[in-house]
Order: sequence, then structure tokens, then C-alpha cells
Amino acid sequence: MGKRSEKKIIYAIAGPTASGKTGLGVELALHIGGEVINCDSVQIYQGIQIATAKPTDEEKRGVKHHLIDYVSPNVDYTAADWAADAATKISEIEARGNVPILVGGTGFYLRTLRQPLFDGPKTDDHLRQRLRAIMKKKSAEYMHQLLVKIDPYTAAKLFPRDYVRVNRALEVYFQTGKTISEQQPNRGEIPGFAARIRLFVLNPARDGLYAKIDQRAEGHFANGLVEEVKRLLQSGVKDTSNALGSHGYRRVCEFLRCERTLESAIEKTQQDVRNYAKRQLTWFRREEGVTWLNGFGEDFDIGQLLKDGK
RNA sequence: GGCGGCGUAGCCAAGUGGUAAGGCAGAGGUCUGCAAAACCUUUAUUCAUCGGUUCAAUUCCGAUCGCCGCCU
Repeated sequence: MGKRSEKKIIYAIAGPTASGKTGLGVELALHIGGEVINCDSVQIYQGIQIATAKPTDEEKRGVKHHLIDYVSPNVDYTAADWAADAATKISEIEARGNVPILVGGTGFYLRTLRQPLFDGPKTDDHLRQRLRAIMKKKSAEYMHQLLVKIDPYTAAKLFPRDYVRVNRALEVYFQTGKTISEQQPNRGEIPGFAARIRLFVLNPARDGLYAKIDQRAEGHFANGLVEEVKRLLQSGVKDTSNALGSHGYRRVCEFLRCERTLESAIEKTQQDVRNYAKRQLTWFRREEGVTWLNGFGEDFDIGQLLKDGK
């Protein structure tokens, strides 16, 4: 049994937003008896629907979907959380004799699954807020100067204004008493299934992709995105949460705070998503073992893909 | 028809008689527990066109074209 399972493939379908991952994933699942594991950092949240392009029941076509709609939007979920949850789902699905299919565009999550993060401390929200407060009074550069004294090696590798990473390095030091640079080499063990992951990345023509993104974002607003955000805020979701910081939501929150017009919220959202799609492509270009699919998901025939892959 | 203003990269826009700020978009990149985040790099042999003055013009002068405003 052991030898047999070593050969089983785990599929992953990634690519920029609006490239047709969802449809292709379902198509593949129907073809080979698969179950989808969501690999999108925002689709994991419950209650945020309209602008996330989560598959509807019709789109799922009876295929089981996991790690979707299952975390409260008040929780700040992380890549490490996802990697652990995804690993569990993979073994559960395979135990059922089905094929796991990872579908989503969060490259960092996927990488975390294949190459675990260093064995570091969980985020300490209190500490993070305190550091952020200091930064607000001083500056990002000030935090970087702090890091220069604590961990010059890491400080040298980071841009002074890249406060997300600078602050994490600071957090790790304050939490453990050891610098992040001395701990980072201690990565978690690569899971046994990692080598069985077969990664496809969709890559449609840029112009067509951008056009689709613009159209999609406009549709989200037309379908009541603003109302959805109002409901979420009323139900107690904080506008500082990761969930409401995502595309569309972030700009609607600004609109509701009267910081921009509705029209500019739409335009800015379109811009955000286009820029994001470009970054996703940059990410996957550096990822190991990618099979590129030059087109939208609907441009490919699964039967043919599987044949070509052999 | 007359008078005035304007014409700088895909867009917005600064500027000076001495050899083109900045922002956005675009492109490329970074990424070890916020990743739909955060950050980095890069983009005009050329300033509507033609001619003149000058050692030197995008900057001054003239003409032409285009746009805007006002007047008749």
C-alpha cells in the first residue's frame, strides 16, 4: 500500500485571479474523482462572498470543496494555519480513495505547504499592535534601525520601508529571545506528499486577463458588494481585519468612511486586482516545477492535459 | 472674424536660455506565520509643427495646426 500511495498525484491549479482556476479544478475533479482544497487566502473566510469569486453550488457541480468558507472573518488566518489544515485534508481525501486538487492563487500558501516555514512562534497580536503603535509614532525606518541593532543580518536583507517583514523579525526576537536569522534555517520537515504535487499555472494573455478582471470587479459592485460590507460591519467584523482588507472590501470600507467616491472605489478595486494578478504571475515564475498553461482555464481540455502530462 | 490662454511620455503634471521634477498607469522583481499584504527597480536623445534669434532653446520671436475661453 505504501508504495502505491507514493505514486499518487496531488494536483494543484494556480494562476492569477480570473484566469479560470475554479472551473478547471472542478473539471479535473469530475474527470479523476477528485476533491478540491481551496488555496486562496480570502476564500477561506465565512460571510465574505461577493468579491471573492467563491464557486457557487452550481459551479461546484457536486464536487466536494474544502477549506472554503470556514474561518470567521474576525480571525487573522495565516499561511502556516492553512498549510496544516491542507495537509490534514490531503490525507483525509486520499484515505477516501480520492484525489486532492489544490485550487487557488495564493502562491505563498502553496509554497508553505511544499516548503514549510521555519519553526517559529505564532503571531502575537498584542505584540504586533504594540510594535505598530510605535511605528505610527516614529516610522517604518525607525523600526528598521531597531532591527539593525538586534539582527543586522536580517536588517541588511530587508528594505527599510518593508515594515511587514521588519516587524515580524522584531516580533520573533521579542517572543523568543533569538533572532529570526538564526532560526530561519530550521525549517519544518518537508511533508512526504510534497513531491507528489503536480503544479499547473494558468497564464492567459495579459490584455484579456485585465479586461476580465475589470469586468468582474464591476459586476461585484453591481451585485451588492456595498450592502454586503455594511452587513459585515454591522455584525461586528472589524474593518481592520484581514478579511475586510481584501480586494473590493478594502475600497468599499473607504467609501463608507467617506474617504472616496463609489466610482473611485470601483476603479481602485480594478486597479488593485490587476496589480495583484501581475504579482501572482511574478511569484509563480519563480516557483519550482510549474507546468504553464498559456490561456484561461476554459481554453484547456482536461483529457488532453492528463494525456500530455504522462 | 477679433482678443486671450494653452499644447511636455498612455494619463495627470512641474520646469528653466545651458541641455526634461514628481505622481499614476505599464513592465520587471522581492517574498521563511499579515501574502487579495508589504516592499524594490524601471520608463521622454525629447517638450504640437515649421522657420528665426543665439555659442546654446523645451524655455525668446514669427508663422502654421489643434484645443479652450471671452468678445462680435
